[in-house]
Parts: sequence; C-alpha cells; structure tokens
Amino acid sequence: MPRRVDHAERRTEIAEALVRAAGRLGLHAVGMRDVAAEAGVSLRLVQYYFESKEKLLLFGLRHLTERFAQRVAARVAAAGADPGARAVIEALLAAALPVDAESRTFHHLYTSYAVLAVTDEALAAQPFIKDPDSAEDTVAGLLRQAAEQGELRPGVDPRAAAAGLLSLSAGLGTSVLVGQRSAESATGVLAHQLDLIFQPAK
Amino acid sequence: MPRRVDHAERRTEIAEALVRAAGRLGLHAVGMRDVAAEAGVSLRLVQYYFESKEKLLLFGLRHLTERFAQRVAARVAAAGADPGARAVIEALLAAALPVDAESRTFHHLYTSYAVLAVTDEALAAQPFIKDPDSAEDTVAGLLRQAAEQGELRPGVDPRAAAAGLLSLSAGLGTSVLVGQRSAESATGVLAHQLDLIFQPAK
DNA sequence: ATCTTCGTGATACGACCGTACCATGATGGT
DNA sequence: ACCATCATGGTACGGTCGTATCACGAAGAT
Repeated sequence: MPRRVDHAERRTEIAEALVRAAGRLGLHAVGMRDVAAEAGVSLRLVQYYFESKEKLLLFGLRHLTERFAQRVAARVAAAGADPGARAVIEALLAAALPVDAESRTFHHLYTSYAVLAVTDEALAAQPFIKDPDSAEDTVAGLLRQAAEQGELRPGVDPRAAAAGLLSLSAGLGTSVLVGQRSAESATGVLAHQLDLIFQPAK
Repeated sequence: MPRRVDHAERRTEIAEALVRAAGRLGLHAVGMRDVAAEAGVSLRLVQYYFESKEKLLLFGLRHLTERFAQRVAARVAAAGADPGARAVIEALLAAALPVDAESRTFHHLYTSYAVLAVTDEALAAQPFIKDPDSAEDTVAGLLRQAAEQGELRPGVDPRAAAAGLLSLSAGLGTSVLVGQRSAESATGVLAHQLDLIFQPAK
C-alpha cells in the first residue's frame, strides 16, 4: 500500500497526536510510543517522519503555537468589525484564558515547553518566546491608539500597560490551569484590570 | 561511623540537594542518583530517608515553598517598620521576582511542580496551591486598609486588584525566567501597575 | 520488465531509572 | 558483654525509552 504520501500532512497529523497525548499524560511523560499509538501508526513511522524525539518536540511546539495564534485571530475577528480598542484587547486576552479544553491544553503544554526551555538550549533558542512579544506589540499599538483618542485614564503608559496585561493574562491562565482560580473569576480580574486602564464608558 | 542521626535534618539536606540538582538539570531530568551525588551520599541513603521518589518530590516541594515564604517575609520585614501599604506590597512582589539565583530556582521549580500537578493527582492534592491564596489574602488586606485611608484610586476593588497583582507578578516572573524580559523591565511594569492602583503621592 | 527508491513493519540494543535485596560495621540498651 | 537495631554501602533486577537494524512489498522511473 505504500503510495506516495504527503510528508507535511503526515507530520502535522503526528504532531497533533503528540499534542493530544501530551495533553493527557503531560509533556514530560509522553514517549514516541505514546505518540505513535495516539496517531494510530507504528513507532517506526514516527521515527521515519521525525528523525529524533527532539525534532518531534520542536515541530510540535511550532504546530502548537501556530494553531493557537489562528485561534486567537479568529476570536478577535469574531468580535465584529471595528469594535473599540478595549473590546479587541478583551477578546484577545480572553481567547488566551484556559477556559475550554483546547486552550487548557495549549496553556499546559506551552508552560511545559517554557519550563524545558530553562534547561534545554535548543528550546531556549526557539522563537516561541517571541510570540508573546508580538502580542505585546499588538496590544501596545491598540493602547497607543486609544490613548490618542483620550480613552485611557491619565498616566497610563501604553507600553507598560500592554506588558502588564499580557503578564496578567499569563499568570491568570496558570492559576486557572492548576485549579486555583475559576474561569469566571479570571475574566472578572481581567475586566477589572481593563477598568484600571480605560476611562469609564461615558 | 553510624552514630544516631537526626532524620529531619538529613531529609532537609537531601531536599536541598534535590532543589540544587533540579535547578541545574530541570525537575523532569533529575533522578535519585543525581540527588544522591549532589548531596554527597549514596543512592541507598536517599532511598533510606525517602522511601520513594514521589515522597522525595513531595517533601522537596514543601521545603521549597517554606524556604521561599521565609525569604519573602524577611524581605518585607527589611522594608522597615510601618512603611506604607504600597511599599509593603512592592517589597512582597519584588521579592518574588526571579532576579537572583535563589528566586530563579524557586520560580523554575515551582512552575515545574505546577505543570506536573496538572497530570499528577498526588501533586494536585498538595496544598502548595494554597500558598498563593494566602498571599492574595495578605495583599487584599493591605489594599483594603489603604482604601480606607483614601490611598487608592477610585473604583479600585481591593480583592480584584490583589488577584491582579499576584497574577501579574507570576506572569512577569515566568517571562523573566525564560529570558523574554529583563528584571529591570519587570520591576518597571510592576511599579506601573501599582501606579494604576494607588493614588499618586501627594 | 527490471531496478531503485519509498513507506512501513517488526524487533533488537544499549542506556538509564526507580526499586529491592543483601551485607556489614557501628552503636546503644540491658 | 552481648545483641538487636540503626545507618550505610554495593549491587542486581525489571522495565521503559530513544534509537538503530533488518526486512519487505509496492510504485514510479527507465
């Protein structure tokens, strides 16, 4: 049956199996055999499409971040045409909160990768650390724009406020993930933070 | 030379070896043999004082959080007698930022444990999740007190602001840990956040 | 029609890990 | 003075993990 096969597609399927398995077992505990079983292929095939576990992990990380970026973009787009800056930011940050299974898995695995990156230089060199930076640029741009229209409270620095919002969202995500805080509570805290930044609606 | 030995002390020594080794290799990569070598004892002894790796890990977590709580308390105390609420909060949160080796290790390992807790129910049941809650209570109390003295900006909810500060601090810590943000930048963001909450100094 | 290359399977190998087992001085109680 | 117990060392065992090896059928190229 060995027809010619689309490697890129196959690699994507396996990467998604990795994400599913790692979401269930934890990234630290997932092995090549688990990924193979999850993808419904033999161990050999996982080796064939990714030469080593390290390559698989790296590809899985890229896949994970790309999927998530698409999700966030879709949520922002769903917020409607030209909503206010606050609405866009709220949609963006709310999409990142681990309130459903997909987002939970993302948070779980992204944090796992971040921890690994502390001691693994190959991961540390990976550009996945830059994704938050670009998100921060986006939010800072929105805030600057809002500031020009007088929508922000006095004394708010767009750059610092953007950094604060992103870090706040990340921290909230972790606390929701480990069950310390409920999703509703987290969105409430987020809204309160936006209240501190934006002028009250007139 | 087997004199009678203080078990509690020995266990603490080994737990500290665990923390050092895990800080260097990553919690996922540290084994009993690594801990033994780091502590300068034989593998057998680690087994002797902790019957299993799980017990060792659990004890290590407790030790880690206790040490860190002491550190934070010391920093707060060093802030001087009866400083303002803002100064206390700033000292508390700044002490938690991973700016030196000890705090970096704490953040690294605490996050590692948190990730493990997502898939390990023994860890999830551990009360280490409650530590942030008590910190939040402390900060909320300080904010409430400040609110009564009119030191907060109007519309600030002490509870939500406290939760926001803690989450912000945690998120900042992670970004500093992975090298996305500098320590100075993080303290700046933290200060800006406090500016959003507290009235400007008169 | 043959041959090379591709996709796939099964399985083996070496390393490491947590744990268990056996041995043995030293010590303190009586 | 003896003996049970404590602290410690050495080492072996079973399992798993990532990787490498061997094998083979099917398809496209020539």
